Amino acid sequence: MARDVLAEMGYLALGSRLKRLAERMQADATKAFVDRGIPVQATHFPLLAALTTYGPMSVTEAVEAVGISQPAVTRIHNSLQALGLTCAVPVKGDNRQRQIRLTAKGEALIAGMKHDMWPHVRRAAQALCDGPDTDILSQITRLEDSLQARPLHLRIQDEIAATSGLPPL
Amino acid sequence: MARDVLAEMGYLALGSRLKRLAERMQADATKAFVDRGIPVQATHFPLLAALTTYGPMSVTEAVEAVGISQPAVTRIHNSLQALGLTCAVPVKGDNRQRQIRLTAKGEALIAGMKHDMWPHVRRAAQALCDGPDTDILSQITRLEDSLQARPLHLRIQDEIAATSGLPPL
DNA sequence: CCCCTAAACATAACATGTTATATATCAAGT
DNA sequence: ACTTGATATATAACATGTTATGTTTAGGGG
Repeated sequence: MARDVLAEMGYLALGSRLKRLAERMQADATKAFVDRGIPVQATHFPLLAALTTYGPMSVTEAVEAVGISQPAVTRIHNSLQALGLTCAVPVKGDNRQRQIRLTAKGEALIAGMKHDMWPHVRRAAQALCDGPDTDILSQITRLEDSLQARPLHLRIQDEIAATSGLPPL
Repeated sequence: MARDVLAEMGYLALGSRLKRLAERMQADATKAFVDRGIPVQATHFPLLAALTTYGPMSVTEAVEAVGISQPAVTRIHNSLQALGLTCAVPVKGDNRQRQIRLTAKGEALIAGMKHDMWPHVRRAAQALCDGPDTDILSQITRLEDSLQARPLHLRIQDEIAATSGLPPL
């Protein structure tokens, strides 16, 4: 970036900058998954994480756990369903609700990612955030600079390469 | 939030959390502008800021300054044009380029915002970020908690109320 | 001067979020 | 049992980002 307006505006552009940073990180993370043949978008991750952590849940519960709108949850679930990773089962005693749950295939995929990917992603993100700064704008600047120097998905690859054979985090 | 998966996943969900936080801040900021009758979306801000800071520029230059895709710049410019805030003028010597520039109305709007809004927004954002934490996850958590307690647009109102009559930042 | 490649911008197609609204079911009161 | 209001989910309409591609203009060899 020759000159970067958002950086120059300081706190005034904090939201815009956070958004730009977040989109970049998610795009990079998706690359890392694609590279390893995992058919999951960054956007799918929050719902999958919720299902893994909390077990099966209704759409409304998922909305609360994930913090996005109900139509977004429905759509993400539809995508996951199309991939065969989740399914919806009726709730006994209330025909309005549908419980979202992982399929066996979904469970297996998550189990694999939990072992082969997540520790590396976590470490890469943590290392990316490592630094001396305390001011959040400085931290954002440092994150952006670091990503410029080496995108997140390559950092994830590095982690995978560095720790193969070692126990996960 | 009763339980929040993204928070519980720590660094693993850093991108998702940053995105959620950024979207919230931008939505709140837009509310603050709407409240004061300013017809500018949060999404328009980066281009307007670039035009104000750097002066008229071509689409390509705007892409570099703002850090979003070229079609996005074109679309934002179209919106601003429809509002009468910007216009496109041919570039002498190169008919491929179109220079984006603020209209008189656009200049006036920005001048007003620079005086009446930006200092307050900046102060609200800065205060929002104020805190003891050094770890970026802690900072995000604190930002989310603070926004939960009082959304950004109300904080901006507070700043406006608190400093009316005082010199801008 | 013509042709070819590259550049600048516009447009198309798609992804994915939001709010608003429709539909189906429950639950409660009469 | 029947209305009525609330709840759970689905769908529609829209916003706004992206990548891929089309169109026009520049500019540099043959």
